[in-house]
Amino acid sequence: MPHASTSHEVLAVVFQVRQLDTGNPQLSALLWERAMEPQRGAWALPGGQLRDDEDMFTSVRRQLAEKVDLQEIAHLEQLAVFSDPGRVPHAVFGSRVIASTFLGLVPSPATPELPSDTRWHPVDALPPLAFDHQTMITNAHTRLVAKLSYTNVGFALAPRQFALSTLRDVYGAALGYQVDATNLQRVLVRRGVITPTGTTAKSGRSGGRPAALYRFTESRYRVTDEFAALRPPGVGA
Amino acid sequence: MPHASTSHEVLAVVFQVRQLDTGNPQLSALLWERAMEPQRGAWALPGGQLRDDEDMFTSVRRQLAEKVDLQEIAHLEQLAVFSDPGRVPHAVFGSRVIASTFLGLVPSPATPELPSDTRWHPVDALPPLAFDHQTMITNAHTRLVAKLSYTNVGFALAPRQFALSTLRDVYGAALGYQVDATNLQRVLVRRGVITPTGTTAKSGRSGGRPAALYRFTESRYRVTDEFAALRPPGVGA
DNA sequence: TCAAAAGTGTTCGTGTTACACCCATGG
DNA sequence: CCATGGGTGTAACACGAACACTTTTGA
Repeated sequence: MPHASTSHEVLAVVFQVRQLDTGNPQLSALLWERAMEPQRGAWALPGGQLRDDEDMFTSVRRQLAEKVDLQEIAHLEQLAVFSDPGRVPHAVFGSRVIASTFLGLVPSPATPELPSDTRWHPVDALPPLAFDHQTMITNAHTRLVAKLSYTNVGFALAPRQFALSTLRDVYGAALGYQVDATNLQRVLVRRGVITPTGTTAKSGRSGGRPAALYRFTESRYRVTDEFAALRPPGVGA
Repeated sequence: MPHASTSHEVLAVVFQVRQLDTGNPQLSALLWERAMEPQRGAWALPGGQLRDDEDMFTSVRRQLAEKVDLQEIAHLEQLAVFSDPGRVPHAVFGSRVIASTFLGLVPSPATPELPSDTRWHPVDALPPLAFDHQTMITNAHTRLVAKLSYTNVGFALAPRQFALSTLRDVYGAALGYQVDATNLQRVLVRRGVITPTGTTAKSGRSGGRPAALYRFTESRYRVTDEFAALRPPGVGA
């Protein structure tokens, strides 16, 4: 037997769209800096050991609570399991460690208090990451991009109420490319994902027509566009 | 501490489209019958304990090799993790058991030798299932249905060469509803998922035009229709 | 010549993009 | 009244569903 046991950790890739100092919104991930060897100084995903009597969602929530306000996490879903026996040095951890990853989303204007070793990092300018955490973040981002297109997960990144231009920025940052506010509106309204609140925002510093405010119709995860092709007969075009 | 440790098992939902005696093809899952308590007589997914020095894919492959010929498994992917501390009675297993599930696909004409306790069961007429295995199968089926529509996973269920009517039956069984061979052809050819081989099949017992044979262009999993909406600018439609 | 199965052509609806144009506000 | 940003209208297009029609075989 190479080592006595297998232990299990949960790790969360928590994303938020954040305004940089430069003013442009960027999809950012929550990371903490390792103060001890191995990989001292490298940045790591929040999470930790799964306890013997908790399920994984409970565990992620518990461990994230040490970093951010739980109220802020609007969506949490399972991603993949990383089980390479050599993914972390078991000499150090006393056993081989399996990691289950999760995707967590925090709505945009929130600015939770963070511990001193913890910080948000824009996903396209990440610091050196510990172990296989880079792969996990890439994985999570790919999943987020895909799901923005056929589900309503956007609700978990956007403010409660928002102008369409704001939503455009949120989607743009998360997807990594510009989206047209016009079409975004039509797609999401037709699908019933967003609804106008009736109210309008004040117009900005430099004038301009005041924006109508919208909100997400539902704040629970829902698939809105199930079939890319091969729909069952009689279900729309 | 309620129990001393956590152990980990891998379970595979292996699907194949199989001809029933009645002649009509049915999506079926590979199951074995428990000979011991608890849940004696209930049917279970193939799999078992993860060893301390193997990763999960290796483990699934190893454990499936006891049931079917490994050559036959054309696609294997991770599904979800089931981590409810009470999902199996830990009094019996000596610890709490976390399960990672996998989706395995076997191409259609293969008929691997099976151990005596193991059998294929049509998914819409499943026997009583052990523990939370029913949920796992439902989960796997949902995933398969979704992926047939926007990836080329079909290659892992279909024969190497096939007439379009055969493929229609395979897709129909897997999806759970009739699909039109005409449209199936157009969708898959346009996406470059299938290619005509140039050869044709002999026509059947009762006449009829001989069918052109096709094959899947690639035998590696690939996403063919990435965006349901919100494509990056300049990409089609 | 007829039935059976395969394959092709065509129409229609719809979702999505792209872009031009109109509207409302602040200075 | 003009710049700025928000919103609406509309055209083009690609995709897929549905279905009629033609082609090729066996009896």
